Amino acid sequence: MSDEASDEASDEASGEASDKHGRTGAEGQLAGFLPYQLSIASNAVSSLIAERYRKRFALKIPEWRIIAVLGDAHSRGQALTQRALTEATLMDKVAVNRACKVLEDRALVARTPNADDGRSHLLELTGEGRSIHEEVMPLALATERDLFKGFDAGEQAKFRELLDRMRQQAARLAGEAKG
Amino acid sequence: MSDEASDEASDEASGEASDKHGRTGAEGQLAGFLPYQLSIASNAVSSLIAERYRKRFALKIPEWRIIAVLGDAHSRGQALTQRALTEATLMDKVAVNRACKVLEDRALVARTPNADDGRSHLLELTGEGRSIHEEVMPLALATERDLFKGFDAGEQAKFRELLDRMRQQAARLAGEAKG
DNA sequence: GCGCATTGGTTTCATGGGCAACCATTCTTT
DNA sequence: AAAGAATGGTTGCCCATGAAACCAATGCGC
Repeated sequence: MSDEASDEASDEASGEASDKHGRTGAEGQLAGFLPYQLSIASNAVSSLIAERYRKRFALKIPEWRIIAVLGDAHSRGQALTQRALTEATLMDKVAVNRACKVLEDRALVARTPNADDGRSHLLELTGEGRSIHEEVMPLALATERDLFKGFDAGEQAKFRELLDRMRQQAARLAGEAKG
Repeated sequence: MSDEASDEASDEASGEASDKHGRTGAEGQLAGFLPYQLSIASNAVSSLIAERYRKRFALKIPEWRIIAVLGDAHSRGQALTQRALTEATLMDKVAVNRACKVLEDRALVARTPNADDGRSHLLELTGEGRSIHEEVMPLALATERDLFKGFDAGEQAKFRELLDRMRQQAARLAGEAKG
């Protein structure tokens, strides 16, 4: 993943027909295949935000997600377990664990024993973690605005809606396959 | 990005404290963050098709993409170099190389020396490769139809259009950062 | 025709992310 | 209360993927 979107950038910016090699436009069915379109769009967007977070905060996407959720929980006076974090982020529990460990090492997240359940801990942002959160959320929102530049309000809403429906449909089909 | 859509699938299917939109209520801003929505939607779709191709043809997504492009080229009487394939698929040249090697080992793709340029080879589908192509494309189209179930024609077109605009916008922003 | 930069392709290395196995604790059943 | 199932978290292993280094062949400048 990372950042080879620059290639695409130069190719695509000129309008899809960078024809110095004598071939394009002939991209056949692949270019119009939805999973492909979805994948490259998602990739381009992920690369962009990964790059931005990395440059300014040395955060990877999983880590950023944890911060976003914990920051949100904090504003409600909550501390969360890793279990709750995996639910909220839809990430693998291993990914959550690793991200938390990194954040703990960087002292952005604090772990306190959970009185209710000896197996888990409660995680919350430290002061420093909160200040990162305060900085990072505006960047996220600005990036989202940048991405939506050229989309009117209706298109934004429709796009989110369609994405969500598509995700549910894919999940449903995957579920059917195995009963 | 492999195939753990089963987790999500079962989570969603069984309700799992999520309402019909898949939100658990405590998800704060993350759930509404576009790159996140895009990522999980793309993941779900990719997992689904990866699973289908794997089960029926033992093909991974990069390999399938190569077949799609080569099949398309073949119908125009063309054979392509790896360079052309990386352009057409937007994949990494290493990914293309590996996929081609696998397909060659399975005798689905044939490599012939390129008279015009001694560095590269011309790749095209073998007879067996074409027959796989004939089988695999309908599955792809059927999957696409399945995914779009519930989308009317206008929504389909709009979705594709918005995905493409989003991708171009992300590429443009990524380009700006270093251009 | 001889270097020098370039390009297609391949190999190697590092990294990320997932799954399965595992430990500790808690819940259930009796 | 003890045994077994289930759950939260952790570790280890493996595979997929991208970046960088590398080789071979080509094109360019002179």
